[in-house]
Amino acid sequence: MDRELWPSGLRVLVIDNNSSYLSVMEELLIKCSYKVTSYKDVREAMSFIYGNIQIVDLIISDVCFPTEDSLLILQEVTTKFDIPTVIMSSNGDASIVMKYITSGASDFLIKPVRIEVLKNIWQHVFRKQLIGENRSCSNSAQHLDQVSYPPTIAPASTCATRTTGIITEAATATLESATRETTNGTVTDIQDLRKSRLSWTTQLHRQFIAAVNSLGEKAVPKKILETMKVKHLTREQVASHLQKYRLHLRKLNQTLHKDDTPSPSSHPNESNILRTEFNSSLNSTYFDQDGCLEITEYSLPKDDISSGSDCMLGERNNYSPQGFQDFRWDSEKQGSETTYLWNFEAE
DNA sequence: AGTAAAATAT
DNA sequence: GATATTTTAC
Repeated sequence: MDRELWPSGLRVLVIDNNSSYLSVMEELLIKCSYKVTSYKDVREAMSFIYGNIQIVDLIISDVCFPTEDSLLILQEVTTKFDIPTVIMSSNGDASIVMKYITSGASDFLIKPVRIEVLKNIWQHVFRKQLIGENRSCSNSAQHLDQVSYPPTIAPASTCATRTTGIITEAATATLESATRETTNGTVTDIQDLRKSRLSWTTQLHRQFIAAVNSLGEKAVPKKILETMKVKHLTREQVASHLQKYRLHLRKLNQTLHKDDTPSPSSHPNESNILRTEFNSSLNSTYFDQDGCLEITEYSLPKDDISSGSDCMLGERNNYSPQGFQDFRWDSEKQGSETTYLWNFEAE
């Protein structure tokens, strides 16, 4: 694979309580053009992970943790954050390897780790996301070796491959798949939620409603956006959603009028209708319940260059004006979180 | 900012 | 093919 096509900038977190080997690893990883963060102490590493989930793509950890909770940590990381984790050890007994692999490790490396091996670990980041996804198999399977790195757009300077010839079909990859949430059910960061299109999950929608309610009559896209305090959410998206939302309200109102309130309002002035709706069924309840601070970040692939990883084959759809196309969520999510119903505010 | 319609994505 | 979301044009 070409140097240019290398997924450099992959953010790797290394953990090894052996500081000299930690340095070795660090050096090797840097040679592979990864962005490396190293920790000798697992606990520190964990807190780093917790505070920087969004900037860790892959974790490489030695098995020899000070405490014997390596498995737990591994499981926690892999299940909770869905960060691919590679375990390494000088002991390659099948039983041990099996233990880690079955616990969710993406790979098990035998020390000493050769740089050739490290050059390939980036695959785990993508492999993990492709599981269960076959959306564009036929199209992109053949391109898997040059899959793009969703969260970034390659800066022209670093990346030789632009929208020109080479990657016409544009490899599409799913990266994030799980919705990150704070303990209960509140969405904290929809970075994971972002596909090429935003998914208005019920939670996100509630926050939208909350914002609209708190703003009352002044609920305009810009204000709503501010009120929602969701990173990376764009005004357009809010406007679009608002548009749809109002449409829904209108419809709702019509049926209401037909049913029990055939009021003589013959004027097509919608402001009244809307206001009525806002006041009747969408008042402070939601604001109280959900507040408006849950989702703090949302980002589109389009302009997410936040963490600055550079050249990753940032590729766009050839025909799509908006770039990366498919980031689907896990099907499990689909029923509960993702499908919001317009009438849920009447709950 | 708002709306409608067209374009795209799922 | 239907529906949800985004983009575009007024």
